[in-house]
Amino acid sequence: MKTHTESEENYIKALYHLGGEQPVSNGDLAQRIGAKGSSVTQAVKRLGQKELVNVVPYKGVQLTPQGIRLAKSILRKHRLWETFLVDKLGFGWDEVHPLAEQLEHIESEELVDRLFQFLGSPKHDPHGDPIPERDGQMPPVLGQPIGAFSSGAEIRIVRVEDAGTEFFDQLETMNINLGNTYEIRAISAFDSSVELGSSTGSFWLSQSMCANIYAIQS
Amino acid sequence: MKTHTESEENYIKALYHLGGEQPVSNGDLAQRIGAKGSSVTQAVKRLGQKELVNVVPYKGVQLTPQGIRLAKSILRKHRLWETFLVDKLGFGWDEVHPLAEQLEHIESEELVDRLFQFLGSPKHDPHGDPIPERDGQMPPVLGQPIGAFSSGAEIRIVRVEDAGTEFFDQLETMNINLGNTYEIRAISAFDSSVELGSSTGSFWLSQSMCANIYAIQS
DNA sequence: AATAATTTTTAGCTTTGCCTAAAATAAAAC
DNA sequence: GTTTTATTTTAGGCAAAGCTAAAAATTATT
Repeated sequence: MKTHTESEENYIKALYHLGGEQPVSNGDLAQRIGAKGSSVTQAVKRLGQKELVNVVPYKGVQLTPQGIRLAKSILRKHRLWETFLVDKLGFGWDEVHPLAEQLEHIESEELVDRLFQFLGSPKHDPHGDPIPERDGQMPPVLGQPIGAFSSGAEIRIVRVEDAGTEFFDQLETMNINLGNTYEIRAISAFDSSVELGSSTGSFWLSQSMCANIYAIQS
Repeated sequence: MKTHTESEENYIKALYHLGGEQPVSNGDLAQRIGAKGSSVTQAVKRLGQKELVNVVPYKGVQLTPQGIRLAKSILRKHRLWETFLVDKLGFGWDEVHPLAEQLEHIESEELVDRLFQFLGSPKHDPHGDPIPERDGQMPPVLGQPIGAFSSGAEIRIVRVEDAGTEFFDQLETMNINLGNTYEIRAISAFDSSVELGSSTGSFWLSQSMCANIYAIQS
């Protein structure tokens, strides 16, 4: 069981986020990590020696199967910890990300397994994002953006994009939560905003809010 | 809010463990940390510049009040996480230490406070060791070694020393747990071992076991 | 296709934190 | 009160990870 530095794990995570199994450019990676290109060149060289990525100079970096496995295990930990922080400790959606970024580096298979059980074997995290399973399988990515439904549809919120604190604040203010159900009352031909209705009344959601909120027909 | 490296925190912890507020020798510290003396010399120099310790070359290193505050906050985190691992995730006594050593470096006041609440504001960890409070106050260190009681006394186990895996295994085998109550039936004049009795029968405990198990009169 | 602009890599420097080997100091022994 | 032993510090190296500035390769423009 090889052990990796925090920095290494951050690169792997960034690589997975940006390209999945596809190659990623030095520049994009540098931007995501928040380091200079030269540092990234070095870093990926180290990762290459550990067989976690394939590097083609001047062309791009790509995760190996081993790298992908690692990426998923980090993501699994990240999302399980987020679930813990929200469900058990009562943190808000917007607060948990930086904490989970620290917790995801704790290494212990046993801990992850027990945490998973303790949380009730969740398939999705508090934002509705799928939590990779032990073996790397991914539960389905749920829902479509609210804008994709047509008038009259009955929908249930199942996922929200991580679109920054302001977005989460707005959700909070409007009292929009995962699991909430609404009816699509109207869709503006002018600005694509949507009118959602529930038993307690109705309200309009801007197009950019809608784009970051995912739902399924219910 | 200054932030410290993991290594720094480990030195602070070791210093507090070895000497409390008293000075500690380079050698002892090196042994505890598991590094060479030369590395320790450097490390404490760095800590000195951050005002966490006072260094007198060739004489020893001593925590400053600031250093003590930090040490206690790390210990608080360590013991809260141990409590979490045992009480909530069902880990055994002997398994939690290395995990807590990772978790204790997570930095977030808020997380610590919420964890504390979630665990029911515990005063002692699963081994019975006092958990420092937010403000640095220490709850009482409980109990006396079992060998200190006299025959006939009714006692309750309140704390066990961290004396290694084999010790914890032995406790497990003998089904000895915090909170258990016994009567001291006899004390051997030959080897100082002790006979403990309960409703389910009685058994003998070696002197070295007794020395690591703490109890109060009940 | 040749030059300009962008991206990536190389080269060399910094800090943290560890190491070994040698020098300096303190403590113990005679 | 020297001398021997043990401890601590200095000096010099190494790897991880970041940086800046300059060189090289790629891509875009004319």
